[in-house]
Amino acid sequence: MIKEKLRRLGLQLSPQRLAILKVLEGNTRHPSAEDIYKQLKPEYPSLSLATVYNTLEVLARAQEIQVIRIKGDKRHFDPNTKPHGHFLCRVCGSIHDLDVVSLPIKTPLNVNGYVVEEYKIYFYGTCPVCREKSAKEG
Amino acid sequence: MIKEKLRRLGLQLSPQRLAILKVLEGNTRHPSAEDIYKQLKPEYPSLSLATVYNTLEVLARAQEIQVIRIKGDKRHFDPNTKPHGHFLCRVCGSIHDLDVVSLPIKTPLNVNGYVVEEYKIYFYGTCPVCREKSAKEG
DNA sequence: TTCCATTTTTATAATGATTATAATTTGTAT
DNA sequence: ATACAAATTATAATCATTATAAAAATGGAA
Repeated sequence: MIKEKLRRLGLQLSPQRLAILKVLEGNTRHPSAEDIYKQLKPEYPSLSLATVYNTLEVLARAQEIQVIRIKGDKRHFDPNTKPHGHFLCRVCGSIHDLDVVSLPIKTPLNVNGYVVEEYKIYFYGTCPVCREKSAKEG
Repeated sequence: MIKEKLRRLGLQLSPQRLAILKVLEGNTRHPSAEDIYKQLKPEYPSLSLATVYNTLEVLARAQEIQVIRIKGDKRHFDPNTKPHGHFLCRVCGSIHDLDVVSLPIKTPLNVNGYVVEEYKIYFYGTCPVCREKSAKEG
């Protein structure tokens, strides 16, 4: 349980942190800090963007979420910490989980003396929805 | 030849562009825009950082270089446009070419309707030099 | 060559996501 | 209740990158 993990790390379960956790839980939309902020602001009017950043930092450090840097200069966050690829649709900008191949990579891995502890795979292209659209229009 | 490619794109071979190309050619150090700027500035005192950015943008668009986003918020550039992985040493911050597995990925590739045109693989860990060092110290 | 239009370069300002700061609030343990 | 520590907040600062506009360089036509 993620709450217990936070406790173990000596972190308090503030309403803000719980709310952010709730947004992230099972979320496959890969929200940015601002996405999360905007989603919660109506319900938590006092919420600060800085708190969202702080919490995401804490969660990432605790390995409870994964940071994705696939789109522009923004960070996106994924509660699924299992290694898996990510796909950016260059047409609509959406980000999706995608595993193209099941990689035979078990970390830590030593390759020519380079010790690999972690890896990320990013795919770029067109998502099914945008592909459908362009097929109909074209 | 990269020069011919630029010509074909209707781009002029200015001294600045040629200098930047020369820095990149065969360079495996994955320099950032600022790295390139600092390296050239003594020889080209009038050179502007904006020109370096412009040229890198032009080269990337022309698919003559590859953009790497593995380290912090900075972009790094690789003249090797063949698909290959990159490794970031979390100790010293150096970036290296690294192919852990020869991926059976040929683009374009259709996976569940997602059309993959391009992909990037980033590895994170400790490079051989830093590993040696910590072994001696530890 | 000279002139003109276009491209490129340059210095600088603007942008925008993220981080730092400092004051205030909240939580916890005694 | 009190005091100490942690978290939140508003805001300022940072820093890589992009935009802007003026100046310089280039290339082609006359």
